[in-house]
Amino acid sequence: MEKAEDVFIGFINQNKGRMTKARITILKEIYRRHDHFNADDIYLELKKRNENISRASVYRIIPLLLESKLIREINTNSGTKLYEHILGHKHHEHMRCEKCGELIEFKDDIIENDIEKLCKKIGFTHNGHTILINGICKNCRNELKYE
Amino acid sequence: MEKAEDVFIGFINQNKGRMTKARITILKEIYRRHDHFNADDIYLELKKRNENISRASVYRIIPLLLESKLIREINTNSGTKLYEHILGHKHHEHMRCEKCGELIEFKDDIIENDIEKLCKKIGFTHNGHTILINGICKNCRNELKYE
DNA sequence: AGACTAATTGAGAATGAATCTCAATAATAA
DNA sequence: TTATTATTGAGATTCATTCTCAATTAGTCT
Repeated sequence: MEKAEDVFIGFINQNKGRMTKARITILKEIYRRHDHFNADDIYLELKKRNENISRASVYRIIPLLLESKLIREINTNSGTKLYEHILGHKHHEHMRCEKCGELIEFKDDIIENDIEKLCKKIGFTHNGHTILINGICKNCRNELKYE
Repeated sequence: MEKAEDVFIGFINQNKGRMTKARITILKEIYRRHDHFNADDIYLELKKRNENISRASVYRIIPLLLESKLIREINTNSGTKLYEHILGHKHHEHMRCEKCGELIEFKDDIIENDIEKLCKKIGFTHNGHTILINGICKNCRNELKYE
């Protein structure tokens, strides 16, 4: 978390911005939790704790955190944009079970490598990627068998 | 296109649905074009051609086409959901240039294989996936050099 | 062909996420 | 401490998508 704050302060300074209560509070909340969240999750949680941060600020600050690579967006095709924080977590991708809706994290170095290779080959500067695999998770598949 | 209609008719029949003007018209429009479209693109194009199809119908019929695997959704994190038709196109994924915004199609059998293998290994029934690689395309990268 | 009935449609209202506006506030520089 | 200017909060606004419901129409049964 220390590190995340430093990164953010560096980013803000570089862009001649100001470090405000809203920015620190939101960053801290995002690094306090270890789930997949959307903007409103953050707003509501801070509201519950009587931090006075407006919804607009949450929506304004999330793009800053994306740009400074402190969070990333997960492509889920769901109604709202989902994010997760990056520092302290190994890079991973997601599978979504079409039955129970769960987002399962997975990591596969082979795929990661292949993507890097491909980008190099075709001259595309790689800044990140998201993979979403859709299907049925092991649990749900087993349940289906006995229905 | 013949094929797409047959698939759709099969799907509709299986689900005890009815083949209507709206459904055929939308399917035809989607297979007439070979781009990445959103719901409103289809609605507006049909409106321009004086086909009387409501926006609601477009939004209702797209999920049917997804379910029957005649179209698929592309994860782009853009404001609207983007789709492309499937039949007659090889399976591919997308890169998006963060500078010019272009969606570049690519195909990589190695990655596809890796994903299949991974799913098998962990017992996840694979029903499809989307990959989005973000970065800077070759053209934009070259331009940047001389700015 | 005509009648039945249930799925589907069109029009517009409703929803909900995300963005915008603008006066008030607060962080930095002087 | 004051001045300057970025940022915020509150609520209005936008825009994609979904919902509602009466009217229509496809498929079925005589």
